[in-house]
Amino acid sequence: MSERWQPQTEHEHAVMRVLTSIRAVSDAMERMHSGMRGDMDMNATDVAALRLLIIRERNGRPVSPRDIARHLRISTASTTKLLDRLVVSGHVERRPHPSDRRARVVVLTDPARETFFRVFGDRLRAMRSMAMGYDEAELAVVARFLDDLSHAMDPDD
Amino acid sequence: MSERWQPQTEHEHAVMRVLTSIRAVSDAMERMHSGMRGDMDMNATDVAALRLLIIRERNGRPVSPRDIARHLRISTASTTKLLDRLVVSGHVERRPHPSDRRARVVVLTDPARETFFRVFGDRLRAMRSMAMGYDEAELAVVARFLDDLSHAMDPDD
DNA sequence: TCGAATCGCTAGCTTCTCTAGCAATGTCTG
DNA sequence: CAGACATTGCTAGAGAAGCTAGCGATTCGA
Repeated sequence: MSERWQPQTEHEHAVMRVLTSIRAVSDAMERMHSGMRGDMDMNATDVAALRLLIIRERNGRPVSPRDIARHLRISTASTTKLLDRLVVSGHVERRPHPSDRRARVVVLTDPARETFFRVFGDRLRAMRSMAMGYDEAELAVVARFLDDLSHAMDPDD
Repeated sequence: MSERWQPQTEHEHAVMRVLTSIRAVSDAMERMHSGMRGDMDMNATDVAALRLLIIRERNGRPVSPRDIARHLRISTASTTKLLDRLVVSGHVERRPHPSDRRARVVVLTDPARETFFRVFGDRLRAMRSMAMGYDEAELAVVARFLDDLSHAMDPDD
């Protein structure tokens, strides 16, 4: 994870251990997502799009095809085909945008939500019960660290 | 991140905040990796393969084509072509396996390592200096949490 | 008001992954 | 020790999915 940096102090060793753990998490996430792909019989970007929709829905924010293109860093043309696939498979629907008649709003169907949580419910529950084993003070530190980590990894938020 | 689970106690709220932060990290990682893809002008799996090689190399463990196939969950045929690409682009070399004459060992070239750290050095340094802001006790908690998280996300280790 | 920008789409091409099957090598069993 | 079976990495050919270029419709801004 680092170039030629070698930890000297005990504190630096602790930093390196954390970086190693981050790498492990990165790996586990990748495997979880590709497992998702296998379980739901979809390709990687389609699953990533579904994840975006699930997350945005929780926040109550609408998702346009362009949002998906930007988030997944694929072209709008590819996004059109992606949505075609998800519409055909019954995971999403294209709705007219309420105020902009050029735009669309992409919404999840009930079966898609169901399938998603059926497939990932186990993992989510495992993560939740794992976190339950930490007290509030510890969780606060972890949450703060994770938010800092997000910003360090993705400067353009 | 959860189905119909709603936090009741203050402790459960803290758990939910952590799960939200995990989601943010997941997102940031995905964006970092796809940024990697753009910066190094490679596709997603090729970059993932390179990351695997970098990590395994640090641990001193050799990587076979089959390891790559298993890790990325792609077929061995796709792996052969993947390696063809990486060999042509000068990122890896195929070496004979020392004891199994059917097998190969895939090794990184110097230029590949160089390019990798040139492109991601910034992010790595940002992550390191971010972690430096936490004391040893906090880092210990975070590291333990992250390791637990890895296991919760990836049951088959 | 009118030109420029944005939105989502189509067409055609390229790239990447998959299935099926191969020879070579290694491992297990009777 | 011999023969059956498994494993490794490869090739060929088909199919899936991404990209660029360009379109009509709509909206924004000078």
